[in-house]
Amino acid sequence: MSTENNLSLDKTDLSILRLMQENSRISNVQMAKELDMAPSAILERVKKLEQKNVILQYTTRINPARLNLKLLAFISMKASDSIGCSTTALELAKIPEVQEVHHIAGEDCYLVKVRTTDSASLMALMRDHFSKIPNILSIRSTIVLETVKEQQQLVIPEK
Amino acid sequence: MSTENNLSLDKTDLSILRLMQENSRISNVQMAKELDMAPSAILERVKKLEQKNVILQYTTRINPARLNLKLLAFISMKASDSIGCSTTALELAKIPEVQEVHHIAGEDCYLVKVRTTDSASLMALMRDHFSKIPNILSIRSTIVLETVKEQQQLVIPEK
DNA sequence: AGTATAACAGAATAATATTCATAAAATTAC
DNA sequence: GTAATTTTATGAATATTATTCTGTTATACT
Repeated sequence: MSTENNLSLDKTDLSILRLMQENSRISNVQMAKELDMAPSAILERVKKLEQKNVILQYTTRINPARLNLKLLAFISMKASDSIGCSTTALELAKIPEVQEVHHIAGEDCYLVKVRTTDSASLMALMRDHFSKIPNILSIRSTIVLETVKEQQQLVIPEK
Repeated sequence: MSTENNLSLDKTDLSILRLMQENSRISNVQMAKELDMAPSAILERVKKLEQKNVILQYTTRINPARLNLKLLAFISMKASDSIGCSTTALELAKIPEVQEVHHIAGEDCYLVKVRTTDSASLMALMRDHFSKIPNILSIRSTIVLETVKEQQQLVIPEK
């Protein structure tokens, strides 16, 4: 017997992921045509990819400028967290304007990506939220002047 | 007469965006129920949001680890581009493993986010691609040890 | 080889997307 | 303010698609 979930992805899975990463609203019929399979087979695989946590979310990329989210910043911060357990990062992750929190190698402990309306709202965010988080020793923020590329698309191997 | 496309988003548009950002595969029927409207009206608005370039893409978030993409790095680089026109950034943007390219304020000119299989493949990428791009003066790469949060979701205002 | 398991195809059905004609609402012009 | 124009909405009809299910084939395991 084997209760273990099969974690390996075959060529077909990768093709499905490639198509859905490019357009999550593609129909099973369309994918079936491209992969020369039956729609029902595609559906079955997609559901498994969801269950296996390979597919995390179907999301919509929205133009930030159209929502008046004109400011993007990267913030490096040192924290006095005990090694391993990082409550600071978890606190930061709770803030909706915080898009990313990475624990990085080197002197600065965390790299945080934040998107807000403008610099005033960034300041407000720092005052109202960041300053309330204990253990933060220092902050250095870097403002993005222009974004040339921004996507999460992964490079999916052929096989 | 007014041929100009209306750029403003009303409360309903924002609600649709909120729902679709959370789940791009939500049906028009479901949205119609939640917003107390007819499915056909939802569809019409969605199409307009696509045309108006508010909606950029429907995409699928995939677990990077399941594709063996274990390495995430941020790379700061100085370039000798002439002010304004940045061919370096455009070259960087062409590389699939490069997820983000930002022109940042301060000493370092660009901040680049890269995802690869491992440190060896990052080195290969730098050797095969970065080094071929002219104008790059210096590079400083920062390896991510752990990602606590990573999403592109925008904070969509109520109104 | 034989059994168990997983993956697929194809048909039937359920649900959804899409179109369209019409009505209501909002906007604009005068 | 009112008429004309445009925008947005509804609801029904139709086209597509999703989903389920059954039987079959392929695969893995012993």
